[in-house]
Amino acid sequence: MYQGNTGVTAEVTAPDTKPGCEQAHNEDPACTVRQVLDRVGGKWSIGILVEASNGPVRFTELERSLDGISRRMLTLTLRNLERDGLLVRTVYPTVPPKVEYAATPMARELYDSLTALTSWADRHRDDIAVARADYDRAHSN
Amino acid sequence: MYQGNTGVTAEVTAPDTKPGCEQAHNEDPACTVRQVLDRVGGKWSIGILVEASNGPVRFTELERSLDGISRRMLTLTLRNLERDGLLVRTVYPTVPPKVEYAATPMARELYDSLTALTSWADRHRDDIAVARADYDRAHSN
DNA sequence: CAGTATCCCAGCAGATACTG
DNA sequence: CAGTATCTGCTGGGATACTG
Repeated sequence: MYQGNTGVTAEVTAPDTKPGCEQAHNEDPACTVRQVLDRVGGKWSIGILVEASNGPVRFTELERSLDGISRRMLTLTLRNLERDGLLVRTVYPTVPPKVEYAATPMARELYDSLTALTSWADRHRDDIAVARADYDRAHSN
Repeated sequence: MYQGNTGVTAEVTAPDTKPGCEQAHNEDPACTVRQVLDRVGGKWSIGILVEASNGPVRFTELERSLDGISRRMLTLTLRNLERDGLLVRTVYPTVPPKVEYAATPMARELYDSLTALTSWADRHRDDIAVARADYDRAHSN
């Protein structure tokens, strides 16, 4: 029985004990996918992962790369990615402070896995556009 | 420049004209991924896609399979998936009415692409659990 | 520079009553 | 059976001022 996701990235840091498909070993493929999506489904997670995959990046660097992100969300998303072991945070005790975020091997693997999705999206971009146009035309009356 | 997602599944039917990376041909891999996630990132989309991949399913059938889903969200998600060309809705004008939802080839392809993610999740389930435990321990003081 | 602390809101999602 | 219509809440996410 599929039970949906858990509520995406929690504000404070999700208590990972909620009813549903987040037990350690659930065979349902849908649940497994949802676990990944819950982890990187946030608005900025993927973008950060991509930036950090090209080598360590600094806070302000990310702030400039991710157009429109707020300081709040940048911090929050970084913390969650770090917590899940996808990023490593390194503080250089200099003045002014310097902090670098680096993607872990696990994160790079994840990024590679995501290429299957980019491939799908590339192949069906136009199909989807057509489908939407058809649907909207058929339902506009 | 990565610009995040657009706001996920729209309530009424998203106007697909928003600032960011949703233009027809954006090369940024992060943006491409986001487009897919925006499409199937909803709480119930994947679950529905999975169910419908085993053959046509009826509304009430889905309602029972997807534990905790509300009629409203089921309808909304079905409509969006249909609009994107991932599901085909067939109405049999009988009494009582019978409606079937079937996954399109495009949806099956998507589902196959998602296996890369399930694989990743399976491989790193434990790593993530450990990372979280470590993080939480290190930050509880 | 790299955050934290607040305030605030849009819209996703739940519950429920009604209908062709 | 297969929805639609409402009302309401939650929370992801934006803006911004302040700080070690």
